[in-house]
Amino acid sequence: MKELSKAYEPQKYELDIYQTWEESGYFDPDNLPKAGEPFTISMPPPNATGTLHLGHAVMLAIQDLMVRFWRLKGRQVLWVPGTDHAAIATQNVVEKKLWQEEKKTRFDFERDDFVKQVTDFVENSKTTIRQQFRAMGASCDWSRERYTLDEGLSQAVREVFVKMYNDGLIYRGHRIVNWCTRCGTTLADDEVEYKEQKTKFYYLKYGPLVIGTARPETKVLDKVIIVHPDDKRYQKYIGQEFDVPWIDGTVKARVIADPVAEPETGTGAMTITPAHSFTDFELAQKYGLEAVKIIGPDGKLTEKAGKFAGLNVKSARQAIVEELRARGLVDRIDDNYVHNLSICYRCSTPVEPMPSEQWFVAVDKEFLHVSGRRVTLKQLMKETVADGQIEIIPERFVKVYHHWIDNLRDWCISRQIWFGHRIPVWYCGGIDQTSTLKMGFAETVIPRVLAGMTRTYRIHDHHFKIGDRVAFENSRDNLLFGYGTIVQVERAAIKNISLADQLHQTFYKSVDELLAAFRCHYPPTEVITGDTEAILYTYTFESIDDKESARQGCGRIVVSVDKPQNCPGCGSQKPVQDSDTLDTWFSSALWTFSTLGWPAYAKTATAGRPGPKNDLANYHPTDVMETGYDLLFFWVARMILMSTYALGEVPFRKVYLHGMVRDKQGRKMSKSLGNGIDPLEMIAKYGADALRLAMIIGTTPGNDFKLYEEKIAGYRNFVNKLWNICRFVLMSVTEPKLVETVPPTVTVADKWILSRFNKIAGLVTDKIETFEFSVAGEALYDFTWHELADWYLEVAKIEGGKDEILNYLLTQILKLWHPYTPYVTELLWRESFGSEADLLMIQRWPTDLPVINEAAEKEFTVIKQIVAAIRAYRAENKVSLKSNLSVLIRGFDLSAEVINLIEKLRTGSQVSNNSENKAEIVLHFNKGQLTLKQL
RNA sequence: GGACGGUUAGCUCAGCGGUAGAGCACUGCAUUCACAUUGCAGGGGUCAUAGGUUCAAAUCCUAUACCGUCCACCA
Repeated sequence: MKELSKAYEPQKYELDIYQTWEESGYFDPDNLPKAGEPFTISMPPPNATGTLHLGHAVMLAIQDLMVRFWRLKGRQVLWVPGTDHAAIATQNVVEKKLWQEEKKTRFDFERDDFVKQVTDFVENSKTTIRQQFRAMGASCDWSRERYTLDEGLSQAVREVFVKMYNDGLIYRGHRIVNWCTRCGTTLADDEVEYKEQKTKFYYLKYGPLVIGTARPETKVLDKVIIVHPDDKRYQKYIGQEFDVPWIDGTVKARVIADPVAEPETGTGAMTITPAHSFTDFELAQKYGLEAVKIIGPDGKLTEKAGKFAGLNVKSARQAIVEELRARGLVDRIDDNYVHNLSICYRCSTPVEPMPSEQWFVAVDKEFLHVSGRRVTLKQLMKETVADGQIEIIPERFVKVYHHWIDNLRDWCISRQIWFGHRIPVWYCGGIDQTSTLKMGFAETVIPRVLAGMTRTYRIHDHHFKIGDRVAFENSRDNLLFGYGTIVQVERAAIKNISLADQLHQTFYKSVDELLAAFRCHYPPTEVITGDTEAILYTYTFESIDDKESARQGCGRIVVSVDKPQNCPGCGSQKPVQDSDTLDTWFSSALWTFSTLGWPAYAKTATAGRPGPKNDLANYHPTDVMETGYDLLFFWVARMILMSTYALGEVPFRKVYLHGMVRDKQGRKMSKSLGNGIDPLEMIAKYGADALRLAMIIGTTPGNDFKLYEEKIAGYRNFVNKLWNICRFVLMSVTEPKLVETVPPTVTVADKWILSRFNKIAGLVTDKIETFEFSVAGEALYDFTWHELADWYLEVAKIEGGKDEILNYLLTQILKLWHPYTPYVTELLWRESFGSEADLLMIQRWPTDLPVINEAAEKEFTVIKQIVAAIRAYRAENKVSLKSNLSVLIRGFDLSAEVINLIEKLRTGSQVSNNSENKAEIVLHFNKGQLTLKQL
């Protein structure tokens, strides 16, 4: 006989159990015994910023449930963990920390040093996250852990980028983009959030018309008015030009008719600001208008704003409204205008639309797909879901998904932040001043250089070769004034220098004077005079007189997986990489296959062979993508895009979307509200199993759910119940043993419980397979507590001789619970069956199920009802158990054993069957229905 | 403006065509029997509102209200 402690204390065992699992090696599918078909889940990589929160806990609970279930079903299970570098989010966290601790911004550091700091920070959080994910009991394969900035994954990023570029799907364009002035970077359309805000709406006199705007500060240079072509009020102005007194003097304005102007909105007339509005930018393109940037990347007004230059948006608005008022141009102001303000999803700073040169992924452009068809990325994304290659659960998100794609615009993928994957694009030469070689020129020579005379001289030390990128520097004040690429190098003895060269004729009267000039420009050691052996090098270069256009060098750009040695256009050996990084979702979009060895093993991976090098063939497409519905667009859609594009296969077969965790008031958990529940605290208090149950039972896919401590405590009670069921079994049987075959039955109760077990096991299996985890869990919970514990164990105390059945039920029930509550079940398994039995996590899911016995079920139901009726009679009539009660049952034929059972099931009764003695209560049966009769 | 989800016992939620369900909370009883992180019994709901379909509606349809979310717009 074995005795467990009275209550389960999770804290005492969890770490040890996890360690046992991990050391067993079974998280790695290559080590699983008799492995069957693969089953794969790519774990959504948490941001490498912080700590475990309830969102992670939910995903881990659900995914671990599936993973453990399928492992018990004999599948070759791979669950790949990892972390996401989360570009902006992570950089922001580090920036915030640097500011708080040292009052420094990233611009106080060299780029590499700053990135190093972020990298160190990330290493730290990764360690934390690993431990926390273990605490949840996640049975993922840590030997295959990945990080989006790993070399392999970065290679995947570059590979896909280059492929897309070559397919014409990635392009660099000057377009209006969302700009966060705080983060100093662009944002994708879906990285912009909206917040309703009450603001002032200004009606301004603009020539003979009145226009409405919420943003007067952008209107400084507006000179085109749009009205609806059918708007009667403005018919007479269409096509006309006016001199309009405006913010900064008088502007020449004209009126254009276009149906975008809605007569009902505002005054029906609007001026357009091409540089700071998406719709206006489109209009400007349509009518060939210039887009002048009024607001700069720093959020301040540019020099184009005249006297308002340098003001930030807020003060500029005030100043400009003041100016308008002074000029008598304010018609009226509406104070109650509700404006939908766009803000950055990472830092909540208002987002400014502004034109900028960025990299985009074209979603509407046709290309030749690996399938041989000409398609667009949008079509690929849509068709895989429409034709059922990918199933989304719950189904209603299919519509949301399609609607999103229909509205999708080209995806802006470049970011002006430092932490992330550098865009694999190199420019000829380069603008990077630190890596550009300098050449000094006497001030007097500069005009000649700029005029296109492209020769200069340097003595003795041969610093430059063909293709070198050189910066022209004024040797007097050391200012750079231009760039050039050396295209020819000639070597000559110094004595051969003559003034025949036109350049020298102009500026120097003799060789001595020329040498004297050199002495001024270079350190003395570089100029050797009076020695006929001295060598002078003559360089010829292409001059580019403007710093900005110098950026493109000879004009060639190289898009390549590896850093190019030199420029294919001019041979420049100083290719300079684009300073931008990629949108973090670009790399996470590759997650399902970049983590499995693409592209390194894409060609050699072989299905059926073990080892990480074959993962791509064995485990892709993955089976299920389980994540929150908030990531449907950001991530799920983009994974579908990238996988179908790059591999020509779906990234996963099914998408299961869970809801968001909220507090008891239905609010989002947030740090500022202080309503967050710390999962680790809950684990410490109630155990990981209880937390897992609280997040799975009572929740439905795609719907938000509320989590609070009492709920977790409730499931802690259940886990303890399970513990005590096992404790009871171990105390009652002579020898605990693993029973896999259906045991023989003796009594009605035996037949009933095994029949019920069969049904529940079948239901649990079906429901887990169809992603109804809550339904399965609830049914199992009800069976375990209210049938097995409340009834069968009570019967067992009376009837006895049930070792085989109790051992069977224990063996099987632990398996059924394992996906939900891995810790307690694994521990009970070990406690019950000893160390000679292998781990519960790799047992076989119950397959040898007892027969369903409807008759026994019906009969036992009657027993339950009789017992309940007697107990109810006692409770209602306040008849204590101490006083005996006689019961007459009519209409049902009860055996002597059954009557004995009823009497002993805490009814304290003497039961008679079909007799006519002095019963205090009569239970009457009619067609199986029970009615209670009191005499 | 469009779409989606919710509205069921005091609270949190299942159920989605066939006599209202669970957990928690509440009330009464039990006092150590595997478990008080317990057991037994009980109270409590015209399933948001109004119409309709049906032999039968929480469940299907059509409106409405309120709560929430997403998308679009935003002069």
